[in-house]
Amino acid sequence: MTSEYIAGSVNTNPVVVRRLLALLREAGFVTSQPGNGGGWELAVNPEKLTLEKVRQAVQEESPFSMHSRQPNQRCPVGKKIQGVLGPLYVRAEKAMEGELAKTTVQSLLSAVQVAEK
Amino acid sequence: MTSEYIAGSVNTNPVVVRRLLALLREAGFVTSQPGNGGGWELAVNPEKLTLEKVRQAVQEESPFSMHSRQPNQRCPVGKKIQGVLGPLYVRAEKAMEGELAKTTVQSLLSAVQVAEK
DNA sequence: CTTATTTGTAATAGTGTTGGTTACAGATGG
DNA sequence: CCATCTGTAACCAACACTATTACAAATAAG
Repeated sequence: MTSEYIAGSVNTNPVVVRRLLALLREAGFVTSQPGNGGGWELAVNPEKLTLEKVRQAVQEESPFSMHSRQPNQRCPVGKKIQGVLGPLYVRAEKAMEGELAKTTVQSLLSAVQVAEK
Repeated sequence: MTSEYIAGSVNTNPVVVRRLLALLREAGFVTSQPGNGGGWELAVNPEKLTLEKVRQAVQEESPFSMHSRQPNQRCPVGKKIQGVLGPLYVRAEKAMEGELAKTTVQSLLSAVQVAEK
């Protein structure tokens, strides 16, 4: 499909679509073909492509992040809080990722098709 | 503690602290006292206060959200995708929340104190 | 009563991120 | 050679978030 076609479906601009798909291409999930008759194509088995993989490809930063400003190191809490929070963030993140890893692009497609009937 | 004291620890402006604490106060987790000798105080048992409760009080919007622009309803996928994605988002969110609910403010405090030794 | 202290809140400015848009070079097939 | 696509840079608008200033209102202490 072309980026313009997809943009029409998602209701946005073709360039926005290309930018996003470029990330998925870097991850090896889709391929693109310039020129006449070109466009974008899925490059992997949709049953193997989980939403977690897609998420990782599209947004590299983790959902949780530390404060932008360094806490005061002279405060007994500020001094240690990041070391305590870090592992917790990792666990919460993993829990979310585990759930997203359960769903594949294929299962999404099937769900859409069922809903369509 | 006063908002100015806390701001010194978190390395930010007192007003920022007050705005955040005001959300926690609305949730009933802390109380505030204006005037001389006033400040902020924890109002609940720190063993009962989970980070998930805090998260809910501080940021009401869910981590996942639908596209800002409505997908094209004439597209067979666009027409149904939100109904398919919705429940999935709920599951991923619940998984994350479940993890955050396992940690209490008290356990954070203990962890900080242990790390301090 | 006066003064110092502290919250409550509005107003404003700066900053960064995101999405949208335009523009155009380069690739490709007919 | 032309129509069609991608690739990408450049730019703007919208939005959110943080920080900051300013000041009214509450409160305790003297």
